[in-house]
Amino acid sequence: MGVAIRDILAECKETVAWDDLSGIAAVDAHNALYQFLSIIRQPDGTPLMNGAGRVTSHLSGTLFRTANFLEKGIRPVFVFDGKPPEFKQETINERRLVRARADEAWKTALREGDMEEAYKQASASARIDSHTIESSRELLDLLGIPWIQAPSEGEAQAAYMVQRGEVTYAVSQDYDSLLFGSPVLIRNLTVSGRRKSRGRTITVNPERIVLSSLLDRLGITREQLVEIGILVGTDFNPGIRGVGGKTALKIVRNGEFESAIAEKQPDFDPAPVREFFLDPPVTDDYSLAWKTPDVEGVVEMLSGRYDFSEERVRSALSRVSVKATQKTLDAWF
DNA sequence: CCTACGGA
DNA sequence: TCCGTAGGG
Repeated sequence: MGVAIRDILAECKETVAWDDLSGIAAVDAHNALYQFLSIIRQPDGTPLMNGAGRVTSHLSGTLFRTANFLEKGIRPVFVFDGKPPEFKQETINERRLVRARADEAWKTALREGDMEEAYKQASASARIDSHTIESSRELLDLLGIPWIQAPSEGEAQAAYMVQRGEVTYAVSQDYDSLLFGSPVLIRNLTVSGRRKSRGRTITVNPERIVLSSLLDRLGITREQLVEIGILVGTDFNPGIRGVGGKTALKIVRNGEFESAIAEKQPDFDPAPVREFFLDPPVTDDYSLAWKTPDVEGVVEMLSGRYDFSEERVRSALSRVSVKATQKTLDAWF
């Protein structure tokens, strides 16, 4: 869920300093890995790969971002998606099609020597596969970072953990965790604070959205926020054509959600989607434990099998190790 | 995305 | 110390 709801959330976000972010972060793993795979590429769109042709972009991203988090007093837990609900299938199919088209367009752009277009299409063709997931989990294990298998949507599980107070905030670029009820969402949690946008490099700051403030500000309940999401469209339903954030806000404030759906999409029953956001499948079956990284294990994996520079890997790990050790000591005192 | 490095 | 750029695997 993207642009449409962003409009009405624009005034509900605050930029936040890294110093105010120490705590435990539930990272939307799918979202982070996808970002790494789309963006960490050469100018012609080729992702980073080892000599055997295995993609390594996500491993690079995970290693360095994790090192940065720990260095800044943030302990991450990565939350992986489980089985999607059946009403997500249409979105999944559509995305697969978009990626396949982008893959073709990437090849075409390469043939025509248009590198900017090649990079753009390559980004859009990025896809998470079993290697992405398995190698990321292996790296996290070696780094001593916990990860959780959500029964369904990772963002729902993350929201649940923040609600329970075990986690300080959810980290994602998507807004879904707010609909799932996460009390706090942090976006743009990147170190460089820079991002390429339409060819330009712009500065982005970490941004915090507090659910209760958002609801106060807009004068709505979480149920109504979910209704807004459904009206503008989510991963689980297409939304009503022509209804953006502002209109949706007006509709739910007037209590006209049901009638708007009945009028514009009579064949669509919003109840399962609403129920899914308000009471999603989550699990208590996990433990949060951060361990000292297995330095030699990480070097064996990344340098031995994925051709990372050992010097770079050890340098990143030295930052992690120090912090992890300090945390262990802190726990004792 | 990230690090590293050189110049202002 | 900040910024732009090259390169990572």
